[in-house]
Parts: sequence; structure tokens; C-alpha cells
Amino acid sequence: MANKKTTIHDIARELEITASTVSRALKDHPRISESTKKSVLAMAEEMNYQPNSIAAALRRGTSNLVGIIIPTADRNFFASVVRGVEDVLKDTSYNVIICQSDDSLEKEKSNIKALLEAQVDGIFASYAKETTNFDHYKTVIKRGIPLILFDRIQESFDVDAVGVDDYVGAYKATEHLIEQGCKKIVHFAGPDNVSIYRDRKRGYEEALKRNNMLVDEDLILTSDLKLETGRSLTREIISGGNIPDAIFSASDYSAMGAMEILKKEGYKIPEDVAIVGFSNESFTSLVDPALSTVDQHSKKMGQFTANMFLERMKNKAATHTPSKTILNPELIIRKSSLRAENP
Amino acid sequence: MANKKTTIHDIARELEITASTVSRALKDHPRISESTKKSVLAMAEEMNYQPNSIAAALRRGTSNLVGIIIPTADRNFFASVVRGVEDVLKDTSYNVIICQSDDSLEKEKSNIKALLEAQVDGIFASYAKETTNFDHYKTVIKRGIPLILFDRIQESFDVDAVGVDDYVGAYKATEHLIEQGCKKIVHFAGPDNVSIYRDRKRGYEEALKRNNMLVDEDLILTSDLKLETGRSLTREIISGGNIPDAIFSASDYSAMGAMEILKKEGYKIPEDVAIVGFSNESFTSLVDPALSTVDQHSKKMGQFTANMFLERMKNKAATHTPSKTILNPELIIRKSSLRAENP
DNA sequence: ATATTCCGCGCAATCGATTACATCAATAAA
DNA sequence: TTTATTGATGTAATCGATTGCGCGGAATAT
Repeated sequence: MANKKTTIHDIARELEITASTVSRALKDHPRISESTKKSVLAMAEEMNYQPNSIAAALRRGTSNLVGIIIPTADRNFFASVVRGVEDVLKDTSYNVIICQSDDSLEKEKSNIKALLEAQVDGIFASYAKETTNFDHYKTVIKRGIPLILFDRIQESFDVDAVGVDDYVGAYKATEHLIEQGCKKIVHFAGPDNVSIYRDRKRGYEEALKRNNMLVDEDLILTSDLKLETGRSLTREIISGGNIPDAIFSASDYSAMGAMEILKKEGYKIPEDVAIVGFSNESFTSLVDPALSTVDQHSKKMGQFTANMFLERMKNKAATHTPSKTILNPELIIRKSSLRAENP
Repeated sequence: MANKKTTIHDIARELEITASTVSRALKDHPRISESTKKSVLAMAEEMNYQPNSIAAALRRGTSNLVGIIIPTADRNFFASVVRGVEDVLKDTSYNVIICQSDDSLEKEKSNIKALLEAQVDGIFASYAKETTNFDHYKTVIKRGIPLILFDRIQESFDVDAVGVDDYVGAYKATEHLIEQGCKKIVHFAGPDNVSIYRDRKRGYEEALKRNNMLVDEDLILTSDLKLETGRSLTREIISGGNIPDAIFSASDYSAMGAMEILKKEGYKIPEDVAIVGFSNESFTSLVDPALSTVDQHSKKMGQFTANMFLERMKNKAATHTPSKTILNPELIIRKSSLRAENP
């Protein structure tokens, strides 16, 4: 039942020509007559020929595959970046392999190894929270394989990258809270080794300073930013009795956790505590009150990444100078931070 | 800078042995002496050797790749299935290529074509909503490539499949609403060509019948089940003036849309209208009131799918008889459907 | 009529790893 | 001592598509 795959040799034999002619005919080579092209195409159709891209890849030395490494696929942000990448690549000959690192350095390494073995033509990656050493990424570059980092960017690592200006996003968010009359703004910060979280904290601090407010280290709570952590941090805040009038969280998840607990404890959002998250996760528009957040243009980020790769493949010969593209994030103001008495 | 890739031939030359010996040494072949193994391994390390799995794939005729086709990656359910698959496959030599069909038949076809050309060893797919004809899937089977359908299953199509019993899930959900005292239960149904939606509707109808309630066709609203559609359907219901006391939606999204509008219009959930969705999307536990829903064991579904594939690869020789595995869904009761006066 | 160009196609090597079969030396068995 | 056996490696074909080079003949140029 399982018919053997037909190869160009099978077609050639049937037509009493050589495989090279078949190959050329299939690729619409100018030196092949129209008549042979037609008969080859017809025979290919008849024999249900399907090219073996592995063989072609081996010969050409290029697989037409690109690998994407993301921490997890079930975060709206990353899924959306992937969509952006696919949007751009679907019109090309490239296919996409997606690997998840689960924010683990080990998995990230093994993902890279697998992608390298699969001879991918390029790797797009958002590195794991655990990652502080980039040697495994440098291996990729040494191999001459285009590497593009997205979202999570490391300044000290000279490589192509696409990200958003997390600093600006955080600055906008914090300033918005200040404009809403908030005086005591807690910041849920992320791990310091990840640049985006450092930048968000810096944006928060700068916004305070420029508005003549003091940066109180006690108001900066560093964590893994998960939903449950947002809950527990908030419980601690409440039991501490020192209730802030706003929370700017570096993640929508921990912001959500905070909102849940605050509501449960009878605090009004945004009147008692205004809340702004970060990432524009899909649930933020669905919860009540809708959560203000910072949109990172995730899809556009994926598109930029893919286009940067394509551009680079065009001028393969030229020596490459890494560049970073920084998108401007957008503050999305919803009910969780919009106080009625303000304009 | 970009060092040429080192091959087993390079290692062989350096060690003054042949490539075959290197190949065997690397694979820990029993007929190779320990000493050569050691020197080969050392030299491989020194020369930074990375196997070319494409070459191996061509030779062996097996790529160690499996393709997953999902409608979209930014739905929690599908992302979660993918995680389940990866959980199982990460301990094997298989890598995963993810393709998104966007619920479009055309894209689904081109995804299959690409995966076939990539010589994947297996394809796991949840077919597009648009798909009514399965000829492109039959091509996969004809080629002798293991195909496993998940979630969306077609009974008339004799193929391996893993799904949940949508009928049972819907039945449980509807019966739960009845137990809560609901008398007039609207059902948001999905496209009839997709079996899971047919099954959910059947579960809804059966639950009504067995509880001596009439199935009123006017209460069954068929749509694409999107968030916005949930909103507009609900607006229509309200403007029609004939308010039900419960909604069982075949999708969390349209359930969410309904809940939004109902709340906005002043209806109390669940007192005035109880709501149950389907799929246990991540936002369902975050909204207020938390949305009751049906969990489909998405991750487990992915694990089953991958294991089914692995099992099949083990007995490759044996003639294969397709089988379907049906998981039992779990009703998750949250506030949106739990009326206080009931136990 | 001879020289040149070009068209259409075949020949054969190549990409890197794998593997059935052959080989050769050393050891064990007779 | 001779033969059988085993252990360790080499030889060469193979997977399927691609491509530089070459060749015969037709078309065009001189």
C-alpha cells in the first residue's frame, strides 16, 4: 500500500532521459526545451512526485529551515512573535522549527544543538531567564549561521537583535500612574540578569525621578513575576498594612495576581490601587476591570526579525555588522488605571 | 571567521583512519576498539564537530522530525498540546516542526506539502475548521507516514486519533446547569462540519432530553464562536428580550463575550444567567466571575499523541490498524455557573 | 563553404553519513 | 602447525538532488 517515493530518477527512467534533465525541467531551467519541461511536469504529476528537500538540502548546503527558540509557546507574546515570523516567511521557501526552552539554560543549549544538527539556515531566539552566559549562542555565530535575538536583548552581546524599548514602556506606564495622582507606586520587577526587566525597572525609576518623586527601594519587589507570585506578594503587602496606591508590574501575570487579591480584600481598582501590567497578554482586555498594560508589538517584532534575516541572506557575501532594532512600545490605558476624577 | 563545518572525513584524515571508523566510533559501535573511540571522541571535541543530521537523514531515509499542524499557536489549548508532545519527544531523537494552518484549508495543504518534502517521520494534526475533504491527509497515509489526528476527529476517516469525548463534556456541562436550576439554556454551537462541535451540541441536546426538557432549536445559535461573535449574539438575545437563564458555549471565547455584554447590561452572573464555556483557556480562571468550563486535558492529549506515534514506530513492520483514543473531559465548576442557593 | 554561436541534454562528481561486505591480523581451537 | 574464529578496520555503494563541464547538432555569421 505504502508506495515507494518516486524520485527524479524514476521520472527520468520513465521518460528515457537523465535525472539532470528532470531536475532542470522541474526548476524551469532556461536551457531545457518547453516540450521536455511539459512532459516532465506531466510525468511528475502522474507519478505523484514529491521532492525530497533533504537531498536538496544536503547538496546545496542549505536546509531552508529556520529555528525559533522561545521560552514557552503558551504565552501570547511569544506565540504572536512566531506568527509574525511566519507571516513573513510563508511567502519564501523557508520553514520554521519551533523549540521551547522552558526558560531553562540546559534546554536552550540542547535546542541550539538540535537546530545546528538540523542545519538550519538561521536561528531566532529569545533567551531563557536562566541564561547569563552566551557562549552557546556564540557557537552559532562562529558557524556562520545568522542569529537574531528578539525581545530579550543583551547589550554586551554584539549580535543582531529586535526588541522593544522596555525602558520607554515602563517610563510611560509609570508616568501615566503619576498623572493619575498616584503617590506611592509599587514596582513588581523581574530577575536582574534579564535586560528587559532591568530596563523596565530603570524606566520606572526615571519616571519617578523626573517627576520629583523619590525612588523607594522598599517599593521594588523582585520576583519571577508569575501569577501566583503576584498573589503572594500582594498578600504580603496587605498584611504589612502599608498599602500603595498603584502597582506597576513588569508582567501582566503578576499584575493579575495582585488585582485578584486586592479585589478579594475589598480594595477598589483603580480608585484604591491603580494597576498597570506589561505585555498585553490576551486576558488583560477580558478581566474586570480591564488591565492597563504595555503592548510590545509582538507580531511586528516577529516580522522585523524575519525580514532582518531575509535581508541578511540577500547580501550573504558582504561582511555583516550586527545591528539592533528597537520598537517603541505602546501604553494601553484601560480601566485598571484610569481614575474617574482625572481627565 | 566562519569556520567550515568539520565532517567525519576531517576527523578521519586527522587521525589517519577512515570515515567509517569515525562514524562507528561516534555511535559507540561494539566492533570499534576503546582506544580509537577515545581518540575519535577527543578529536571530534577538539575540531568542534557537529553531526550533519541532514546527511544522516538522507542516508537512513528517516529525518527524525515530526510535524505538528495546528490551527493557531496562540490558543492555550493548542500550545498546551504541543507542550505535551514535546514533553514526550524531548527524551527521544525526534524534533518537532510546528505549522499553523490559521484554520485555512489552503494553508493546511501547503503545510502538509512542506512537511512531506521535509521528509518528516510523522505528522500530528488538528485539522482546520474549513476542512471537509481529507484527501490531502490521505496522501500522507499513502506515503506510509504515520498520521495522528488530535482533538478534531473525523469518525468517517479511518486514522489514528486522540481526542476527548466532547459529547460527554457537553453533557456534563449542560446537566450541571440544569442542576443549578436553569430552565432555559442557550447553546452557542460551532460549525457543523467540525465533529467536536457536532458532538458538543449532541451532548447538550441529550442532557436536556434525559432531564425531560425540550430541545428548542431557537436556543441553539451556530457561529464561529469567536469573542466578538459571542458579544454580538448576546446583544441580539438581549434586544430580543427573551433572556435565557443560562448559556452553554462550545467555546470559552464566545462565552466570555457573552459574559462581558451581560455584565455590562446589568445582568448578574450566575444569578440571572449562568455561563459555562469550553476548553479551559487560561483567561477563564482570571476573569470575574471565574468562568466554568470543560477541560480537555490538552497536555495529556499531546502526550498520548506522541506516545501513540512512538509506539507505532516501534512496530514499524507490523501492519497497522488505526485506533482512536478518547479521553474523558473534566467539568470545572467556577463561579460563573455556581448559584449560591444550591448545594 | 567554413567558422562560430548556441541550444538541449548527458556525464559524473558532490553533499556527509551510514552500512553491507571484504580484509587482515591475531588469537583460539584442532 | 594448520585451520577456524573473532576483533578491528577499510572499501565502496548508497540516499536524492544539484550542477560544472562537455558534446553533438542546428542555426547563424563570415
